[in-house]
Amino acid sequence: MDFKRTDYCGNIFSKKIGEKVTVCGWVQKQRDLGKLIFVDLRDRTGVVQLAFYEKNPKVFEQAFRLRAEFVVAASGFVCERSSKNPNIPTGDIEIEVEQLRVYSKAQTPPFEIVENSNAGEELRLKFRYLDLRRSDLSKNILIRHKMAKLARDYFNDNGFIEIETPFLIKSTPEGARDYLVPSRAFRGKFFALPQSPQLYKQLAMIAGFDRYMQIVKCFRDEDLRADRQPEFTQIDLEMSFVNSKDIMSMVEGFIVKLYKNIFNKDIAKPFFQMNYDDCMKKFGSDKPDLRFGMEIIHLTKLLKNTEFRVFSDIIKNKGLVCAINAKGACDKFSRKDIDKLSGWIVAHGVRAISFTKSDKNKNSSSSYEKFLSTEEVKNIRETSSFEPGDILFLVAHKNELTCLEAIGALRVKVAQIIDIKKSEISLLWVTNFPLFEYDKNQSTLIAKHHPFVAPKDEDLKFLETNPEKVRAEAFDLILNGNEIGGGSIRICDFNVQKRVLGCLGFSDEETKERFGFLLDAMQFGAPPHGGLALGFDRLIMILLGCENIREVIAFPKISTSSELMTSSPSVVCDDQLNELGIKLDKLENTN
RNA sequence: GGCCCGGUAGUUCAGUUGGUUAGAACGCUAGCCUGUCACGCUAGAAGUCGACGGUUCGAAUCCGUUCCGGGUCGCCA
Repeated sequence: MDFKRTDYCGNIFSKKIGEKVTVCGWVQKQRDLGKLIFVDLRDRTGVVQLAFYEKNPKVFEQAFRLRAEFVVAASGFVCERSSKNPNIPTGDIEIEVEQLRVYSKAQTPPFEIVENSNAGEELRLKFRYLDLRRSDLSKNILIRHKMAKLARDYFNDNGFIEIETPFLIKSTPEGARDYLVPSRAFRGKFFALPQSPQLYKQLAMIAGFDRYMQIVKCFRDEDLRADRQPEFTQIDLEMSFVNSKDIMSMVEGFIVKLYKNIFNKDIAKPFFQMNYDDCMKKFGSDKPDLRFGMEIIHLTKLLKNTEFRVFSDIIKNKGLVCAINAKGACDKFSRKDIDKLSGWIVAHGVRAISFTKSDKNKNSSSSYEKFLSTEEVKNIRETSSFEPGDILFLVAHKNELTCLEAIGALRVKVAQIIDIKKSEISLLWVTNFPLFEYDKNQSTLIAKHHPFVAPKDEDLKFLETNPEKVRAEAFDLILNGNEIGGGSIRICDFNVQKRVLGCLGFSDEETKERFGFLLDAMQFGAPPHGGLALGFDRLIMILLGCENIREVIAFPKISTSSELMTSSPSVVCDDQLNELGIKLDKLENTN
């Protein structure tokens, strides 16, 4: 008896009628009609119907005992169905089973293994291996594989070499929190897991590999979001003897290839570009979603002489008054909805939202117009093209950036609420980022991207005198309002690198301690180089229209950074800790 | 760390103003059924109402604490 598989379930079509096949898989469903039993058999390619008749009593008896998720192999002849099922690709045929082998029985699963499962996600995550049997999820993982393959092929074709970089590396505590790994050999010392292979790929350039790529896990010990996991995968690139344009063009080629191969969709190159300042001014975001308009309307100048204290105080403090006009959406926002939005925006640092709405019969109401002069009201309405049916939202704050970011967030929120008609794809490069920004306490400068990003040549002269003015040779790739990649030209001049690290407040000693190896390397002949990293999980998620990044990761973490299936992280035994020289404080939570 | 939402059979949910024995559907078990594919029919089993405490004659329901899950702000060079 030979049960060597000849075909996958989903690949048996009418041209195989009359052939003997062997399929292997999981029982999707057993339908017992008395003297005839049907079994849907599933593998990763799909489902095929097995038919069992009483004339073969031994096999019929086996089929009678089959239950969902049993693992079996079945051999038999492919037959045309007397009644076809147009809903599945293999619906024209069935396999009349002659021999059946049950490899393994299965308990009734805690939720039904079906498409569009309505089982709760917590349960599905606990039994992730069962959830992954569902095609909704497995098809994402299969596409993910296809995209990884495309990436390797594309970059290989363009002369890139895949180089593995270490996971146990030196901790350089900046930016995100590191995951730490204690060293047994050096008690009291720690490795960190990489937040990105940044320094190694730069060293690979200095080593002369010229073009590097890696599909690589990265780790950041920060809280999760719907589009963020603590361990995630980057498509990481670095190139020598190139400028920003070369890197962007290379990445555009990859994205175009992805759309072509996955969706058979043609995307135009080069992608649209917008500089950081314009992004902030027009959309209040460094990752604007350009699938819809609703540009920010700047009202500060119009109101510079206003007597309305709420606005005048802000304007005197060099703040901003901005608006967005939700055209024709007047009816979508009741007074209660607006109050709710107003409460929501507090989290973005702004006290409240002001509004003017006017229905189609020109009955208008406003939270602020009564405090303004007739002239000011008229000017605001004209500047914002306000018409009956519209609703205008105003946000004001004494801090320019806070105001812009708040109204930028409001713009996206309003678009969600009114379900604004969106074009399908918005790809753009955001360029000319500032090299530095102040941290939230306004006390020290920190690198907007990372400390190895090259300043624009023409701005080098401001490095010590007016560092905020220095723009970076850096660029982010934005897809539908999501950052999917960030890249830059790196500093390859030892002195410039030292100056930048100086701006960031590193003493010579600290610089040597933390990045000495990189600075040393720069003095042994560093080629001009730069690169980019694409957030692979997020890219797949957006391409496939998933709501949550967990849907494109086989074994994801939940929002507490733990994993439900294996219950990690977990406590470790005292011997392990002793060996590492680690003593724990009193545990508050030993779950 | 803050805020918001959720937790009732295996699953998804309903459960009125606090009031008799907590329901439905799917799934499961058993029986019948030769063309089903959301098979059909009949019968049946199945509950620590997340946990603990309180109010009450009486709590799934009200209050407090806590655990678990989701979202979000902070955070994410």
